Amino acid sequence: MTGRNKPRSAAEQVSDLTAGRLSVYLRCLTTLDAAGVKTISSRSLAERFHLNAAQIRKDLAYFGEFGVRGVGYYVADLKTHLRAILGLEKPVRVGIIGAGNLGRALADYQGFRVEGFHIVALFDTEPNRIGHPSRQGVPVRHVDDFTRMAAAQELDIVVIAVPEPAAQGVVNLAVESGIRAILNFSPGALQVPGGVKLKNVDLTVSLESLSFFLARGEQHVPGET
Amino acid sequence: MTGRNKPRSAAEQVSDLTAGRLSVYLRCLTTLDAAGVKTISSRSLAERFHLNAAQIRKDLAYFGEFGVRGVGYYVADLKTHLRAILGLEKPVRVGIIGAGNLGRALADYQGFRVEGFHIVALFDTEPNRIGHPSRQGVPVRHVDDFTRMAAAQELDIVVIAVPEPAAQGVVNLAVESGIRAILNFSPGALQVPGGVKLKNVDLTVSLESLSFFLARGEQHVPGET
DNA sequence: TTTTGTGAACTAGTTCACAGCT
DNA sequence: AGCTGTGAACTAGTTCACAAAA
Repeated sequence: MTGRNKPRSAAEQVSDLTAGRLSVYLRCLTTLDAAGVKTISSRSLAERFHLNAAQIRKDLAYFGEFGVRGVGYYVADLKTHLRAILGLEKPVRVGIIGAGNLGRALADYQGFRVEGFHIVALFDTEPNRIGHPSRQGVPVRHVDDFTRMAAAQELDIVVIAVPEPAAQGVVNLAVESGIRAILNFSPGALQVPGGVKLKNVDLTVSLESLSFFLARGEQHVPGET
Repeated sequence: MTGRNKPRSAAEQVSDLTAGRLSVYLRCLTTLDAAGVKTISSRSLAERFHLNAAQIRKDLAYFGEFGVRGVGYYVADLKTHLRAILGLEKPVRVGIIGAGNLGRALADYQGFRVEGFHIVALFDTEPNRIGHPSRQGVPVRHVDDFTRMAAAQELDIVVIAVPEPAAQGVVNLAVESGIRAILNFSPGALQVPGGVKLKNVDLTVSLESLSFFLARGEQHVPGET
């Protein structure tokens, strides 16, 4: 029932797409849990949240047998498993480098706190930014402190919110300090060594993709859903 | 040489992945252009920016024959073509709904302006937010103004930066006003009718994917690149 | 009966490799 | 000689469909 039959070794590759969906499933389960739902089948989970039932089962099956045939999944139970799989059992400590508009907005975003992310600090080199905490009280420290804290394993993930020209240098610093997971908001491709996970959120690419769609689809196709 | 041999009809599906890469190619070409590079082969473009040469050629071939055999691509020429393909020939007008921290940070982000995006206004319903422009001077209007401006086709893309519970309502409003491209920063899945393009930037999913990677890869595999 | 977990089939996306043009 | 444009081969990702379990 608790299903820990076939846990894959960490060496086996699970795709990024699957990882992202696990996070989505966790959010769905949290919603269901709050609504008092006790068990859910992959089919009804898929119907409620516009997912694919077979894909949900396959994604989960990478990590064990969490379901009960004829019943489905116990919501609270699966939620616990997903939190463990996603490494959310203890707080995940996040540092944000770049205390400009974007860095401060991210630091104050309350959505992160919910799932156990702890924004430890913002980091910058500008003297007039240091010491002026964000509206929600996240402190702004000098990047030198970042190096020390990262080296002392006090940070799990670093968010890059500095202007493009500074980004690669900051990433190098983070990597040298032992950081192994980076979320990058600055445009352009950054280089990281193997064993370090880099995820990019490129706002210009997102907007230009939308613009591309508008430019292509100008004439509306009538027979479309 | 200018290559307009095989322009695909707008009905033909070009994948989102390809669209994103076109944006990346444009950025690369802008860099090369600024550096005074006149022509570039797909091979050297790939080497410089860590891309795949065949993929570059294939992506471009969807839209025409822009290259010259034995030479490569003329940088300025290809840049012009890409800007046209991405719909960036005239300014793209963007409205941001939600004038909180994130909305204001996005409004003031200077990277957008470069490639021809014009942030027309922020929109909100909170009376004490309306009329107080962002640091960079983007005005904050009432959402009623949004409805009017969108209906009058004064906005091309809308960015959603409101709290989760308000998001679907705001999207519905945008869609009813004739908006056909939406960039959503609020968590959770939103519903849009066919013919409307929705792109999600889900920060929680991004962070949890990184956490997943850390949780899996704890024991470092030595024989890895 | 219901629903999982999973091999098989299918679909999408990437990379190779080369004919043909400059 | 050098490089594009593209069919063919390959790889990754998704969906189907069903045997086995509760």
